[in-house]
Amino acid sequence: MLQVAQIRAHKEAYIEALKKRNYDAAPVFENVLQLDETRRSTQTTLDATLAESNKLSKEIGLLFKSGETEKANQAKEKTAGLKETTKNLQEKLNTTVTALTKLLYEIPNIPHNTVVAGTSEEDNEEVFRAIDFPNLEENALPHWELAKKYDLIDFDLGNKITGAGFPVYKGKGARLQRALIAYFLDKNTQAGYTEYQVPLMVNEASGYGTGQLPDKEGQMYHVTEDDLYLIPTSEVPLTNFFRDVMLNENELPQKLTAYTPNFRREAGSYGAHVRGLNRLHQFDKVEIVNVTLPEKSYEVQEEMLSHIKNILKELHLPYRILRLCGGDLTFTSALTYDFEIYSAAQERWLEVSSVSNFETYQANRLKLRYKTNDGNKALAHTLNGSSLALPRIMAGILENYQTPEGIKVPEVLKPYTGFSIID
RNA sequence: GGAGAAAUGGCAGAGUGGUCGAAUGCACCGGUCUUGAAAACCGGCGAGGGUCACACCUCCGGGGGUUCGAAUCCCUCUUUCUCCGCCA
Repeated sequence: MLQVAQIRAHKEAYIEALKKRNYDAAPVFENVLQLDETRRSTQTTLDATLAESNKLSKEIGLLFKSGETEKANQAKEKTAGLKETTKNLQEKLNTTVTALTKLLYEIPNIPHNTVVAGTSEEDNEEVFRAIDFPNLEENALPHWELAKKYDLIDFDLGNKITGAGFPVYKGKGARLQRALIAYFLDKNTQAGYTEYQVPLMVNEASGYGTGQLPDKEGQMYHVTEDDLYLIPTSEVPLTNFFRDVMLNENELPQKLTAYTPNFRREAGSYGAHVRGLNRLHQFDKVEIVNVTLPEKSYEVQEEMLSHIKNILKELHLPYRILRLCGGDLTFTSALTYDFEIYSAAQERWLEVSSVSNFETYQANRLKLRYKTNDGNKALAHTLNGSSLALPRIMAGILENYQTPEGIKVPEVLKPYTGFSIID
């Protein structure tokens, strides 16, 4: 969330920037600043009342000690009024803080300078395109038909045992997916990321820490019995490692990677575009997370982009990079680049990665800070990106590598699959 | 799942109702001494709010309560340890 002090200092600039998200911040900011004013003045009055109580209590203690019981009991009577005042002020402070926090949670991050205004994905800017298009036969098949033809993925079986959006991978299909996961993790660790295996469920505090709650409440599966949430991405556990953490400047950057399944309810999204592997309730993803110095975060984001570009290049998949417009930007992000690969058989672009810089937005919620070398404290910047999302890469490989003889395995994956063609 | 014990500053570890934000040791920072380092000695050393700076307020796992006053008493939750049960 945004810092109140920053809102106060940059009010007009922030209002202007948030317009790119089609978000009218002016009335909300007024509310925030007023609540903050109330919060501070209430706190000051409360502090003074408490100071008075503390003083009296000490005096009473001393009186009892010196045997002046009479006087002590008289002094006791004076505290009744103070108690009442304290209680009222405390209640006022609590409701003010609750209201203020709730408001702050509802304000999205400030878009970066380079982000353009826009209302939908139509307004995203293409900033890079690598044309590596395959020469497909006339009768090229979409991946769901290829999956059936070569017995790689069983959607019906998933429907039976769980429901729509929970596919079962089989034989070479399962093996290809495992190969991709291992390959991605190897690429990430070679680039300096530390590999983790993390819990697939998180508590409520973690959901708030990275911003899934309260904004995307309905997108996560909630295990009510134990009040835990299935992770929608490993960003949630990984970034929450740093909740309430104070790092030293020389411990930055922190680079983490993890493979996990991800669970998303995707309520309300049905139809042709969610066919096959295009949109699932459970899917695999390898994620990279960076915690950096504020002055380094955009440089780090560029590094992340070239890292992912390199992977897609090795896989020879045609892809492009989009800089998301204000309207398409995630709630918590200041700047996001999406990677999309081209699915020749479906003739459409599929998002396979999203690389975001959250600046201090998550760090402020997380209380993720670092001590500078000269002893000051500051919020760190957090970033994350997919490297990469499995199903759509699977779809892209199946579709773009299909030949009359079968589906060829990309060269870099052969050491991982142990076979070179699916036929 | 059942029974019991515990949770205090970076770590270790005192503190069972009153001047305790908290002894002591280690670690850390500054100084004296030294050619330099070590040792020794002296001083400093948690976090958040607030202030120009002080003052002041809050925090002893989380939440609630008793009391004029709570690290200390009560309730509750979480976590850890020991024993029993179950188990990949």
